[in-house]
Amino acid sequence: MPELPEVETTRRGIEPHVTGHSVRHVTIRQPQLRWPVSPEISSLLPGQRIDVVRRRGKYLLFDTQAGTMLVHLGMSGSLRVLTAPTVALPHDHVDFGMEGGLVLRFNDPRRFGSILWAGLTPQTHPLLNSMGPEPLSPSFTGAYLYDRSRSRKVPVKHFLMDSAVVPGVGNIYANEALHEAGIHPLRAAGRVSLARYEKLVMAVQEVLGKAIAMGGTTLRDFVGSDGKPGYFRQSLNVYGRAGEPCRRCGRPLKEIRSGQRSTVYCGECQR
DNA sequence: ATGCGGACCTGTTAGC
DNA sequence: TGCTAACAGGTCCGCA
Repeated sequence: MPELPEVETTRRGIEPHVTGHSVRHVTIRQPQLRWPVSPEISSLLPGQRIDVVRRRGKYLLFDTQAGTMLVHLGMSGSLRVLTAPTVALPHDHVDFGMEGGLVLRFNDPRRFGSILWAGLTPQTHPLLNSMGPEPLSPSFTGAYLYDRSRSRKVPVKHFLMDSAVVPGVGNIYANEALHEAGIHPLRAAGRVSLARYEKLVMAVQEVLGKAIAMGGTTLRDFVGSDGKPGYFRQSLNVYGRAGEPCRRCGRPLKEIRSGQRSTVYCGECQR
């Protein structure tokens, strides 16, 4: 699912429709998500005005005066804005009925997503308090990655996908950024130079930024808040292109499994 | 502290 | 054509 660009695409799509509006009612058809939907979503949220919709890593944060709701889209989740009443389809687990009649609908076939209440200090919530810096923020630098990776033996791809290091970089964009930066995905994180980490940071920011501009990547079923897919898939250079020619050197891209995740790279361009 | 594998759940696709 | 296994955008947790 949703990596950071898809979550940001969702945030941008729903934000103008919910900011400043109150939640009128919440309908929970299936409370069993990754964790049970927090009871406060039913007891505290109705009547509250959404002051702002923020994003931290892959979490969406809905701030109200009573506290903050966290929404994670997991592998297959989506949040859509419905302007007209619609019959609930399978996997339409939660509806947020807004003042004015608009409905925010959470759909998630695999139910790896979550909807949790984080209280008034969401930054201290266990799921958020050990997250690394936002990848698109100024504090995400080559020096930061270099410092944090010393003595780390995990493959640099795993390191980059660790939300305690930097949140939001999932399997697709880790593959893409490492190719862009010319770094072999299996190289030990602690054996990547400062200069190459600086290159990696630029690659991550470029890939994420372009993907956001194109509405994210739809492989199978991601849709934005308007129900439309993202168009970054056509810009992917390695993910899903195993065996096809590297766009830089022309040699066939290799695919391996690393940590049960599909890893695609160019044996020539990435060292 | 770090690293690894399993767990959660459903739907689609590849292979026999 | 039909059944089964593998795989899919995430990431937490327990154990070594």
